Amino acid sequence: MSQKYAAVKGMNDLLPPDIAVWQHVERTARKTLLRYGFHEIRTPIVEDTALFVRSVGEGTDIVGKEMYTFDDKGGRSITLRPEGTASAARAYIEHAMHQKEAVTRWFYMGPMFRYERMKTGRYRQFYQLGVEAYGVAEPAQDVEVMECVMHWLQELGLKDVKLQVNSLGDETCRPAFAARVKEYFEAHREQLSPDALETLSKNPLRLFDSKEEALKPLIAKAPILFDSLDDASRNHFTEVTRQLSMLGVPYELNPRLVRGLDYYTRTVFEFIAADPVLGTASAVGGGGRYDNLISELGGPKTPAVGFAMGLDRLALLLNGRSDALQHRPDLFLVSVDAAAHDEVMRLARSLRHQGLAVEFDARAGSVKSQMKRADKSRAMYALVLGEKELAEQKGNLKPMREELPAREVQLEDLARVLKGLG
RNA sequence: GCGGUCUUAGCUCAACUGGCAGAGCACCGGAAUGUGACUCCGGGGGUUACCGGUUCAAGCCCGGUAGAUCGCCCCA
Repeated sequence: MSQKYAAVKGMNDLLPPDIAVWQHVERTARKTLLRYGFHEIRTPIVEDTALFVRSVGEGTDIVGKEMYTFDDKGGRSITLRPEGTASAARAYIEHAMHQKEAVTRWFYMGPMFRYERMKTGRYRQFYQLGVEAYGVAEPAQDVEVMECVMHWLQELGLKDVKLQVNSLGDETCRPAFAARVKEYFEAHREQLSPDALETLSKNPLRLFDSKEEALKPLIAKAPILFDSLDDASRNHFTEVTRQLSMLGVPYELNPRLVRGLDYYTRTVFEFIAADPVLGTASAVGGGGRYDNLISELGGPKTPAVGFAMGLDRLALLLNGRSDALQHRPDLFLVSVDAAAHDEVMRLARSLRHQGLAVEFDARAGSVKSQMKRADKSRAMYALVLGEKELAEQKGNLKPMREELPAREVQLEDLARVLKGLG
């Protein structure tokens, strides 16, 4: 099974019938997000490397070791986007959106790239759908964004996804808390693995995220961020949770929830699915508020909140439902001879123009082989055309999906009958 | 970046301690000649991931490479 060419490691082809689940996820997202007044944007897949370094953060793993970076022929360093928020923020600033409207609500979907070791639900080219809401500092915006995701997940029939929320505070209270956390873990250095020590020196809050069993008791006794929030951040967070409750959106407080990107302020949240098909990749999405990102990238001071969902992981969760989502042609036409095949082509063209999904086998061949093809196509009905049918202009419409008797129809009535039958 | 397991037909997998590489599914064709899916018969498909080594003989043993998969780090 030696192949001359294969897809690049960590990057996968998506083929039928699996693609049906993806289309379902995307279709449902577009429909739901539009109801909330979010509008789709498409940005380039590459950006200046500096944009990601600046926004995602110098000390993060993404920037430190996971970016696909290369020089183009003009000597510019460009990078395949590892996430979507930086590109959207750049577009927001570049197009001076703040001068055009007070509030901007965008969503995007598409491939992202990170050079990582693969495992279930994690690929080097993966797909995210993200939402960004700019211009609103009020907690209601955080809440609307979270509620919107829960709504979308519900439309997809994913009931077992939990929303976890936390507040990271902001630039006035977080540094002091980070220092307390560092101090706490420093005092227990001897219990830390080399990996953990590394994290401690780079970004102590991220220790909360560790999956090392040995660390768990230590994490459990660590200082709680909520106790260190200043009044503004505490009030913001309290209001976020009050409004979530008020709307009946189920959520859990997770005081250990931190996120891997540097730009988050105050509210952060994650969507967690317990389904074993995800392995240890239990987070299907996450997001938060990033009130400083736009100004850090050179734009005006603009509050913002957003999230990104991992579409690969949603697709994994929905794989069991692939069958019901497959396309079914309304009709498969079968010809007995050359004259009938001409009529099949004419009839197919006519019915397709009337909005019906109609297929036939361009190779013709035996009636039997065409019928097999009809079965494979998953068509609802098959119709065989031969000398008799052409002469009488009528034929037997045969149900393929269930055991029912065929029904005689005039060829000119086909479209009406098929639409009536559903 | 670190560690474990694995790689045989398009897919899922067989092949006793090294001894002629197989099955099911799928695909194609046929079974009174114009009706699928069920049944029966037949057919095409493989340098056993790749490179090298040991041996009279390697799918099987040894080394390397690539890929897949699981855990850690980290993340969607």
